[in-house]
Amino acid sequence: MKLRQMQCFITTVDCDFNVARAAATLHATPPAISKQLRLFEAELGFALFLRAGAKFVGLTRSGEKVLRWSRTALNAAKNIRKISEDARTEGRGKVVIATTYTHARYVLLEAIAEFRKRFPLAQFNLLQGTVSSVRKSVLAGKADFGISLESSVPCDVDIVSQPFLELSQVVVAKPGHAILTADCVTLEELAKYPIIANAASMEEVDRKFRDAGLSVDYVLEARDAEVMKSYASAGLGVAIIPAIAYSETTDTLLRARDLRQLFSPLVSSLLLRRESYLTRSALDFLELISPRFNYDTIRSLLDERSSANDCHSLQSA
Amino acid sequence: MKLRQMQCFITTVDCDFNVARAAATLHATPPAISKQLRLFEAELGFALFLRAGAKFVGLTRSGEKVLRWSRTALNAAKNIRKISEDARTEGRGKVVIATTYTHARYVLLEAIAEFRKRFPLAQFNLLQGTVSSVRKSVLAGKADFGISLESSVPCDVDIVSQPFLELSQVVVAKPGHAILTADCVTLEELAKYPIIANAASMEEVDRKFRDAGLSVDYVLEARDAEVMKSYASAGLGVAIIPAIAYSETTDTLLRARDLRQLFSPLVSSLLLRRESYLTRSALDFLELISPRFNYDTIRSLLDERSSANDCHSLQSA
DNA sequence: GGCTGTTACGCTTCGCGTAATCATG
DNA sequence: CATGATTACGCGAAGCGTAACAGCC
Repeated sequence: MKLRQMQCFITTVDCDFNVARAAATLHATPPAISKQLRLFEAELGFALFLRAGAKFVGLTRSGEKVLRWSRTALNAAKNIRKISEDARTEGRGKVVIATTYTHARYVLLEAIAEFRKRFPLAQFNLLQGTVSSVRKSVLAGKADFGISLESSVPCDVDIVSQPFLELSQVVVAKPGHAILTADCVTLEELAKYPIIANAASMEEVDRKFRDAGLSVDYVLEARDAEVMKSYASAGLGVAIIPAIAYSETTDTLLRARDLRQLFSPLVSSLLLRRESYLTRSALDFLELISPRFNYDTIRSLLDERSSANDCHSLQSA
Repeated sequence: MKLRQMQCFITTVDCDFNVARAAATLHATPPAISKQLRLFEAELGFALFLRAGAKFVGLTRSGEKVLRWSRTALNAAKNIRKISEDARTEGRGKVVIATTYTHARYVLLEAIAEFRKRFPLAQFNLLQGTVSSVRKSVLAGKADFGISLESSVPCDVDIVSQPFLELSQVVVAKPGHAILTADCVTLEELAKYPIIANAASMEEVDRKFRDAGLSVDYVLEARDAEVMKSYASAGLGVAIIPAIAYSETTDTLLRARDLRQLFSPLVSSLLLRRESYLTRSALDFLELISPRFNYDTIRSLLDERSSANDCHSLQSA
């Protein structure tokens, strides 16, 4: 049994059972992959694939199981490669972070700047995307970890998420806008104006409006606070953005009002994939983001299991 | 990176860093192992071993990490091999059970007999030993699962244990023994006679005696209820054994009295190693042992983790 | 010298790519 | 006939064992 065989197997499955595409992915030729698959099946003594003629169209029941453990083995090999890189590039390793726009721009910026001060050779790669694409990147092992908004969808079992920051929200509008001088910012007051909202934070906001029986004019949903601010300052409506994305000194064409009384804060979470190896640099960086993320916390997060020793009710002998 | 390299690495470590012994274990020659280790280190780019001259005396920090993931990878490969065997020997696969004497003789006997009735080709291998050796066998993956007494030592994180049976205890003595006619079997009454006890169940028994301020004459500690019964029927003392090990009809040279009022029952547990694959036969057998051990229960036992989504206290933004 | 681990060398097998072949719509 | 899997074959690398070599009680 060879890692290469498992790798060919996994890749072929992930390429929708297309051997040619798997070969391209692995920088090899179809015959090479085909042979490995055949050898793997021969060694196991049963078919991994369901075939329609010569084409692969699915996995056998045993194939599914083999796939699961092949992934485990290949993931372990990947982690060993990471350990190797980590050891050789002490402190200079690239940290790959899957994150959203707001986090990249506002939450991570300072941390990365500070980190570079401490480790001038550190490198970063930000995989920017939506909340769900962040989860996908983490799950696929494309990023060392994810920094994203806590999502309401229950987490995959292979991902652990740990909240570490609350982001209160503000409403911003161009100077002189009526909302800025209103006695009190209520839902009713907000609903009078076209709303520019973030796709991610929309959920709770919209629910509140609907619960209050208010119909709202969403002029724009964007991922990017900068875009939202631009539209607001152009007078297209009022934008609901994280407070962290508004600066009194630089956003001279905007004014902000606190919304803490109206909406509960957004929650920033760290996303880690179980069974993944965190490089020294990644661990150091996490500790910088939040002092709670020290080595032991992270370890216990990744190892966390409920102790299955509760006795329940026993049938007597 | 090759599985073979990891295997050589792991084996060398497990053979106390003795390459020759690792070679013998792997049915190979020292040069072959030596070369694999060298190649592995070369590919990783750092030393796995701490050396004293040419001899290996320990692992580097990185070596420890690599060892951990190498074990994961090799375990996955092992599981794939098991899936293969399982698929090819549908229903005829050998089930390897690590267990103690009492469980082998009394708890498993009926279940195995019944299982053979249903699957006449089923094979079993009982690795008999002490409670702690059962755990070792399970942890090392030498057995499909363990059936043993719940031990007071907290379980390894890599093992899940699930109680499924309570074994009440009785005291047995030769016919005519004074304990059999006493009004009531109390600790004081028991302490009058030499005690023959099981090493495993001793713990609680002895604690009770000591708590009551009684000094006890332990004439014998044995693992084996048959041995204990023999000594008791020879008049050497009274034996405390699981009720299941005494039969009124066949143990004609002995009489028993219930001890349920005195000692809490022993608890039989199933021991499973996390990250291990259970064969179809093993799953079927577990379901036979206890209806609670169906496929879903076992799966959830092995997957059990605490959901790490509790928000704790958050620092505000 | 007996215990280690390592190099040298020849043999076999493995894994790959190129090119030709086979199946299927 | 176009697409996609497979077989045929030759080359280079990998993995092994035997034998010889090198450090350390």
